[in-house]
Amino acid sequence: MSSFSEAINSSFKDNRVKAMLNILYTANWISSHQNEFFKQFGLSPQQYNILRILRGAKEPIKVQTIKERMVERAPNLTRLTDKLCDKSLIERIPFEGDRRVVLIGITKQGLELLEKIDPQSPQLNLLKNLNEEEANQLSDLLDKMRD
Amino acid sequence: MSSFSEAINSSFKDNRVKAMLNILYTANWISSHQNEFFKQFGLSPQQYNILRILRGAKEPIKVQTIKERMVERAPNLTRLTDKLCDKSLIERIPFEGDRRVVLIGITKQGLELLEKIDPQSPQLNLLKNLNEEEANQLSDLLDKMRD
DNA sequence: TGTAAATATATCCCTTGGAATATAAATTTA
DNA sequence: TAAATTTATATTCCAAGGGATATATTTACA
Repeated sequence: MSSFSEAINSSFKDNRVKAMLNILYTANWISSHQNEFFKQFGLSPQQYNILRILRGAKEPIKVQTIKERMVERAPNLTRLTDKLCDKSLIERIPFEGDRRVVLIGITKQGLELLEKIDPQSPQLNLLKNLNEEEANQLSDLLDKMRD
Repeated sequence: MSSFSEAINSSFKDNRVKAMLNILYTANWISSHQNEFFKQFGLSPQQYNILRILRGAKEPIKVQTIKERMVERAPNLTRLTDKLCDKSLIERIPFEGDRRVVLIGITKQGLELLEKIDPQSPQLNLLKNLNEEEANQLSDLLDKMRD
């Protein structure tokens, strides 16, 4: 099943409706592949995303900052971080100066897990059928759409 | 916050990764808008999708057929159809000839609800910033990507 | 014919999403 | 400075979604 139009086996009112359904369908397709991939490491894509953000940050950052940098909305980050704490992949650090704030840092174990995942991550390149220019074009169209 | 690149406030390894994240981000954006829209009618986007499929089919169809025509994968259609049955929007009809099969048909109430939604549905056009050609281009890129 | 394989749907468990509320601390303002 | 407002995170509840597995029925084939 290659073309989305064939897939849902119906005609579309117009190209915009078709494109919108196609985005949802494609996102679903990506999610499935990602879930499948991360299952072997005991992570969800969201949890992986958090670990990546923390590694990128180089230092412990606020929950609020994580929220801003996440790809998907995560209304209850507390629960997600709980899971990662349980696995000792991250740690909570009280913030001196503003005692409402909790800093989150990635642990040695968290970094090690990421290093184990890194070499496999090319499997996550689900856009290998597109060249750089096409990928760029795709991004631009999505940006324009949400403007 | 208009551009996705700004939104997650980081640089990307390459355009493909950026595009993939952008698709997920955009799908999330669409879902949020859809959920918001359908809430007033007491439906989820998936439930609406099912009702639309049933209206389009003109006659009761197999659960299996619904599954094939849905935009998103729905592993437990049973639960979804349960909800719609509870609201009397659809009905289950045993299929003579193969007792494993259950036919699903849309009820008068289901059709009436759709007719109530129809005039509002332009609000679901989240691609108004794209012209027909751009929408078409977007779809083509997504199709190519999944090929 | 009898047993294995395939098919259609249902059930179960666990994660996630979203909203509402709570709690605590910091900031503003009167 | 005391009270009100805002901010940051946590907690709780409920509905929805995905995956694995179960159950029932039918089909295929030895």
